[in-house]
Amino acid sequence: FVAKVWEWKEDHGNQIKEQLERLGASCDWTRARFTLDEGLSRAVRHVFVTLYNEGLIYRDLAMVNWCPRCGTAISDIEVEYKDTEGKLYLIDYPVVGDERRLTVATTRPETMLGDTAVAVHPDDVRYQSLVGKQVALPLTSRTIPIITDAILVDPEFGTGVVKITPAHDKNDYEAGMRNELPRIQVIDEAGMMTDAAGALFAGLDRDAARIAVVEALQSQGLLREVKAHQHSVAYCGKCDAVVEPMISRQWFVRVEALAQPALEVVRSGRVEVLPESWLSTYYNWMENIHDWCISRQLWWGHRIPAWYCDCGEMIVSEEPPASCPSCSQDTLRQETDVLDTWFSSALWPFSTMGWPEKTADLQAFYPTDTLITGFDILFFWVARMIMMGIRFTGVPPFRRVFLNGLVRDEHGQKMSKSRGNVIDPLVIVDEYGADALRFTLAILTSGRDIPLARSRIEGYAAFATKIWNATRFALMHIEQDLQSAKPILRDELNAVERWILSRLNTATAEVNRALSNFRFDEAANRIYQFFWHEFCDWYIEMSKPVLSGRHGDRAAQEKAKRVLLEVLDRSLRLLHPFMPFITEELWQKLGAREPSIMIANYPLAEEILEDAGAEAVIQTIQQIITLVRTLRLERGFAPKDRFRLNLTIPDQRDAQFFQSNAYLLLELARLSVVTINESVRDDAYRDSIDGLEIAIEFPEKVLTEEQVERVARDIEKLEQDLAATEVQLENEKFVGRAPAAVVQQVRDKRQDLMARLEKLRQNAGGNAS
RNA sequence: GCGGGGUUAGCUCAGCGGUAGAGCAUCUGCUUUACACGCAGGGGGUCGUGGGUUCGAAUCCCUCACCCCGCACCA
Repeated sequence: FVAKVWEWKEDHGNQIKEQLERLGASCDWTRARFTLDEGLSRAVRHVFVTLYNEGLIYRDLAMVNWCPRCGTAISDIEVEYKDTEGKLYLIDYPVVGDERRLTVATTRPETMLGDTAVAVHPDDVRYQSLVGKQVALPLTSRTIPIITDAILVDPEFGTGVVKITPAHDKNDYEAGMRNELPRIQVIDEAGMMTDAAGALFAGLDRDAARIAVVEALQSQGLLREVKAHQHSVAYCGKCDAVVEPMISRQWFVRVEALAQPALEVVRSGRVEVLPESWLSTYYNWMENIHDWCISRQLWWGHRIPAWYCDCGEMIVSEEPPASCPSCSQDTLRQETDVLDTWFSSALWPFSTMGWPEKTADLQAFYPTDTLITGFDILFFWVARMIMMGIRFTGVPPFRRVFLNGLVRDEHGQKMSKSRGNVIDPLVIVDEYGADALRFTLAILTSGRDIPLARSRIEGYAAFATKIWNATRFALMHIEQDLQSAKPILRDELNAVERWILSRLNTATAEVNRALSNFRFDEAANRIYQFFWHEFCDWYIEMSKPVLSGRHGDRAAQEKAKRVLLEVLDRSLRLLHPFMPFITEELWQKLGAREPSIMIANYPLAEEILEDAGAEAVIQTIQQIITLVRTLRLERGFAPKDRFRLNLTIPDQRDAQFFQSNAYLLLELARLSVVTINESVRDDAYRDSIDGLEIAIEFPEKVLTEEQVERVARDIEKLEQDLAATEVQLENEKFVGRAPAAVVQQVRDKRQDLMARLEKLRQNAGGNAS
């Protein structure tokens, strides 16, 4: 059996490794470790024995969560509680030597066979005369006492009478201890009724027993009522069977002493937990922590290093003892229980480094910087690593924990085979590429859920194609490669070039900031936005006239190539962590300076690249281009139709600038001619952008009603905006209390609105004649 | 019951005190020689409810409603 499990482990371990490799995880695979490797097993034994000797591990009889399907005890956090529609059975227990009957309520009638008392609240006047008497336990020959218990019984609930089954319920177990009640086990480890349940029921499984008990009670007229009842039922986290509370001898860790320092390092910030919203969850759990049941009745795992002797002696030791220290007998039996898998996982940060030896690896790699994992194993793994790390090395195993969300389907539903909404990463990699998947995951990690939608992956696969094509375009023009590229002298650059470098610089700063804040979504979004909508949509188009030689001289062309190369180089490096494969490929095509983009420097913002002036002026040009494009489409003109555009610019220097950059307007807005400060036809379309008067001479064309309405609507909208700004500026409180910059902003806005309105009104009434 | 998160465009989500954003979807036009996995342009939101703070609130505070996730309880 164990050999088969090893086979399974090989299969699945390899699958996981393949998934990681194909996603481009750049790990040192020679250091791959498994918790059952010998080195780690030694660490496990060492920790176990140490904690045992300190009294932090103990073996005792206790009420544990038992999974009858798995045949093992499980820990509290492996139990999943689900609200379940069940039934509440009201059963009459006849009082001995009395006409009366006590009615108890239960959701698990089969457990009544193991009742050893019924309890009422000590202050409950209804039952005071009965306390101390006995009831005849139906379906059995036993009589059990009527006792009082203030902790167990809520007189308000049900009939105020509680049946006590100390062997099969956690609260009843405790009540049984308080009142020194006997415990009768009526359900065994397999979920079958024991002989103690009586001849009628012994051998039935617990579900069949429930039906049989209810029928038997009914036939004796003792079943008073059955009502629908919603309550939470405990299920096994692994196999989904209903968990059976069971008294059993198990091994436990006394966690409280370990939890205190683990709380302290987080409270003091020595270990940072991100996002911060998880802090209170962590505190809440650690402050209310219960002993951890670590023994499992399974075949697979670290076998507990304890040996038993027939004489009753137990030896806990890292290595098998030769003989019993008490009676010298050498026929010792090792504990057959194995450890909870999370026990060895808790030691991972140092057990993988050769601990307890003080190895060089331990020195170099412990503690580590950041742990990134899913929030679902915060308690299972993260908290326990912190506890064990502090206890055994003196320092927490990492300085920061980043908890990422869990991948769901596109509607936020948990992926499951039965829902049929599982997305296999390898299938996605085959279909869309690892880069697209990684980018999508990065951009979606903003919250607790990662709603992975195919449409989303498709979109970012298109982005990868876009990057490919943009680089292809660059390579058509670039002869020089990255290795021999001359540095760019900023003074030689034109406005468009200074603009794109400034925009890239802003993006670079924002990406770096987002990454240091663990906002992978913001970082990915920012690169996407820059690369596609600024670099491709605008810069490449604006550089085409120069690159193709239609505008400017050879020197200008060379410069444009160098800028193109520079922007691509930086963009690819910025993108590399998100899309490692395509960026490596393209970077090499550009003539890499390093053997791999992986080891190239990650771009940092440089103040010298900032250029607010270039950004402002290019933005104005973009607005003019967009205006022309919009009007062209709305007025029903074809892309090939060309118009004359005139700009009225009072400032001499500005006029010169727009004159020399008129080619941008000409090409991108597809104009026939751009003039500055010349007269235009009376029927030209008028507007105003950033203080520039704009006039476009469309060919004579009768405007449709719709187009006339459009002009009217634009004017109406502007009038509303203007009215709103005026109200604001007339408000003395606003002008008095708002920051000066904000007030100025509104004043500028009013100015701009007034200028536009004046121009647009000239268009009103149609310009067809 | 305790704790946390959420409610923003058709869908999935950013934004968290100064004029509502993205991807996808949708509509219109386009063989503009990098890309139709594209280009250009557009439409679409009283930012869950009610109140408060503020010159100003999707953004801060309170109320309520609904949803999700932990934990505890459930005779």
